[in-house]
Amino acid sequence: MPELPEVETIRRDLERCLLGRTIASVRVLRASVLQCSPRRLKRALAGATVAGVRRHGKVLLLDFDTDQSLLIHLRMTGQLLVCGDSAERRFTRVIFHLADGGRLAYADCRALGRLEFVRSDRAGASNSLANLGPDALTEAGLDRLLVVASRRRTPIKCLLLDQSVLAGIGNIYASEILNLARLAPDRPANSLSSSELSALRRATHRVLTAAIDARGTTLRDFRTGTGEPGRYASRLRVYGREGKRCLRRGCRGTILRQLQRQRSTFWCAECQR
DNA sequence: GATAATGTTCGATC
DNA sequence: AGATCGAACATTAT
Repeated sequence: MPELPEVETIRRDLERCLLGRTIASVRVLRASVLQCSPRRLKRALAGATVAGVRRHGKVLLLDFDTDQSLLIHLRMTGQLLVCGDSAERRFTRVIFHLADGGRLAYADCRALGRLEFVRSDRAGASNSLANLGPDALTEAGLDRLLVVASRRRTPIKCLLLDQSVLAGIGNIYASEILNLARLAPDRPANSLSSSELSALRRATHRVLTAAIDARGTTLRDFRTGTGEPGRYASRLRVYGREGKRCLRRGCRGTILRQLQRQRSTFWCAECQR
């Protein structure tokens, strides 16, 4: 579920709630979400203090004072929740007990998410990060989007989802960005004019920052690091609105759903060309 | 019971 | 070499 705005929302919550706090013990309820053995995780984290919380694309990095970092990818249904000692949740897979009370819980209904240990100074070299392009919120990311788009004829929607081009955009925001930029999702990336490319650049930045301001999109599963839903769902212009009226002022179009690479794309054929 | 779901990865095939 | 596609992973809600 989580794309860049959701992961950034969680990052901010964890930074605020966990920085400087120490992990007392770790309980693993589902070892398959770990890339290392449960015992290595427990040994490495017992007594470790959180020294920083970073994000690259959809990947979260918890830095500890031990020169090790925990790399977390939430995939489809992962959640990270800072909570008190009570309230057991149904899909909790890993619990990090904090030395001063309370805990950080990793919950994941489908258990597709992954937690992985990396050395902090080599975080960028870990295989989970090495294949990622620059973060979609950075100038370098937006620059790279335009450069790669001009060279490839893959549909522009598919390019936006390609994490090796730029990291962070997922299926919801790809549709939203193309709607704001007024571009049809099946347009070959290298067919975009320079004015269309700058519209794409502006739309990417605007959609992501607006979604972060609203603390992410909750359709079903997403919760912030403190357990609240995000508020951006009510501002979605196309995603999940198949058959409904286009919201663009003066546009009489109807929102369509179309499959691209086995994933739904929502768009308005009237105002997106 | 079939279908779809905010994601990535692997292997096969151009 | 690079691009592209389908299947796989695991589980729930409709």
